[in-house]
Amino acid sequence: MERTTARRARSPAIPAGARALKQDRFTPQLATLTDRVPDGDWFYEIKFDGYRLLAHFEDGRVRLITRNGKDWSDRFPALTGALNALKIDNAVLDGEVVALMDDGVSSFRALQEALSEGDTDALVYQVFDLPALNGQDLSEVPNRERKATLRALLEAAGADAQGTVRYTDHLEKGGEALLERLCRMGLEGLIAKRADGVYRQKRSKDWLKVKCARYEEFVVGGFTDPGGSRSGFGSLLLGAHDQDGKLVYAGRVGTGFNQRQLASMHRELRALETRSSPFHGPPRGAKGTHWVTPRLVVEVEYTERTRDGLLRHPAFRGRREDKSADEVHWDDPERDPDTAPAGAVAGSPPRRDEAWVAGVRITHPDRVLYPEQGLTKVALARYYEAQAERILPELERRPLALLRCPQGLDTECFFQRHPRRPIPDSLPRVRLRESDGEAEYVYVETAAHLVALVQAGVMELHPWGSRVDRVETPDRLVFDLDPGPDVPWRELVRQARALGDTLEGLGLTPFVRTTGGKGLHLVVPLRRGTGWDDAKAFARAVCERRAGQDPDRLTVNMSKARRQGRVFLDYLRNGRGNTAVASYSVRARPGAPVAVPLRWEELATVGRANRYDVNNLKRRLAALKDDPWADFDRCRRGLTRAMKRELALD
DNA sequence: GCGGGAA
DNA sequence: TTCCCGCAACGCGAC
DNA sequence: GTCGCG
Repeated sequence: MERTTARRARSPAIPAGARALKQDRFTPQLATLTDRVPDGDWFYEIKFDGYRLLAHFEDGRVRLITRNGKDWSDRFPALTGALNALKIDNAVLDGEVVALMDDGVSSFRALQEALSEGDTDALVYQVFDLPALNGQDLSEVPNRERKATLRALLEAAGADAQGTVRYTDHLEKGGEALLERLCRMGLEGLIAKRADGVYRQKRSKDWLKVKCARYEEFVVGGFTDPGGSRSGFGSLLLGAHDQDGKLVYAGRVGTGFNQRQLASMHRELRALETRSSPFHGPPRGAKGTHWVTPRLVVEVEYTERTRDGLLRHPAFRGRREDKSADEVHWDDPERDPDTAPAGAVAGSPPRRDEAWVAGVRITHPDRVLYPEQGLTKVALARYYEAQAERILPELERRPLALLRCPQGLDTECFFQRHPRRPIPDSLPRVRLRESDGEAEYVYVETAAHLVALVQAGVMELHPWGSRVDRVETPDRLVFDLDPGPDVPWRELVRQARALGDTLEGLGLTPFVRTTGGKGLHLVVPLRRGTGWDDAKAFARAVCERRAGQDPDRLTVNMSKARRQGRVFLDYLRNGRGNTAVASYSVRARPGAPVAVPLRWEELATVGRANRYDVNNLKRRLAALKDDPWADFDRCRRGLTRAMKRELALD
């Protein structure tokens, strides 16, 4: 190759201590997590949040190798190109690929997005070590010399401070101050390296990482009374289980809550209150301390542990609905992603790939569930949180069937009646008789429960027609009007009104909603008292009467052929165990449509059953003066003997 | 979304 | 240790 | 008994 001679001349001198290179692969040296910035003969570097990559140059050509030895050159074409353009022939560079934000902060999230979109041009390779150069193994050369050589190499090779390949500078003193500054900037922390340390291809204490903050789960074992204008409680007393299963006190957290969380957690904690401390050993209960059965799990951010093992600068981050109290262990290694097994990814693996909604952790927040409008999982969680106030009155304490699509609309969805693993234990359940013994059903009571379902991949919510306290007596009927192909909207509306008139003629008050699909629901509030069989027989009789009055346009027959040009009146939503989609539930259909309660007058103007969706519902609700179903509870009636006689059911 | 068995 | 697979409802009415 | 349906 013609270029090599010119290049070699520019390479820096090989420092003393180098040996002949005997290996063609290096494993990156790893840092040990610590909570103190070491003092003495150390270098302090910024801890970049990206992918660790070793750049192997052989005869001027580079290969990018991950921590696990995979060749990722093709994943970073721009970086590979930039490295190949450098005047380096034979060397091994060690560094981190990062996505630098405008403010210089590196974002793992941004890096992942760049990778998944194949848009890796803007990434920067922060090089901080040089384990080999020109056939010489520099492992035994002190870090100080390696970095000086690296700096000279990059400079001579034409890598400048604004380019794709950058030398990672360090400070030789003032580590503590640096850490503080980095943390204020929102960076992860720093790496301290022994100035005279050799390059070890494994985790060692010559490299230390000091993080700005740590996140960990704790069990709530008590709370204190609020002071001043504070509502709910003052602080939570936290603990974690040690190896013997004893709950060890870990300190308290008194900040990071919003009003809603203060109120709802206080309510839950009071229900868990006990007379004696659940903790093994301290703390002693001062005045105003309440003990609780350790069940609630919270995630807390803190800077470090004090000498006594208590949390320093703790702040509440959210609930962990997905974890049960006995899973929370002291220093749970799973919680530190840097010591947890890394996947195929080099460097510090993701940690920010999660979001918090209503105090519930959302994994894969950016997963697109509805490709058409790019609606993500976290957006869906926020939708259910925002609409909880409207959804819960209908949904509360009803056994649920769930339509789950964990990977989004485009992949397999499935119904689930019996909660299994991904439905967290924190959601309330009820055991119900079933044809074959008994089975468990989940229900919801709070916004956090709704969001926890989204986290489990739930899209549609289909409640029973009864509540768990009296599960054998429905408190509503649902009539599903399903238009066959070629049935125009105005015909569907006409039939809905006609069925509504029939129900009113019987002394009942029907309410109407779009289903988000093709059809409409008429929902009739009942005073509880009638059993399932009678309710269903009643609904069937009503539908059959209507179908008898207009047989060319209505059918109660499920078979497809009978539906052509007709509206199918489905009374089968009214049997025990049958469900109908809930108001304000999103549907797993293109466009993220929502089932929406309407006033009867609106029926003609909405024009179609999927008129409202997650995005445009807000506008409708803002324009609405009153809840169209505000009178629902006041209109409850029992199914009377007279009604049944009217339908010839007696 | 996740655990278990296979590789 | 990592990968991949399987799994996650039910009952009615039509035929 | 099996299929289709929501």
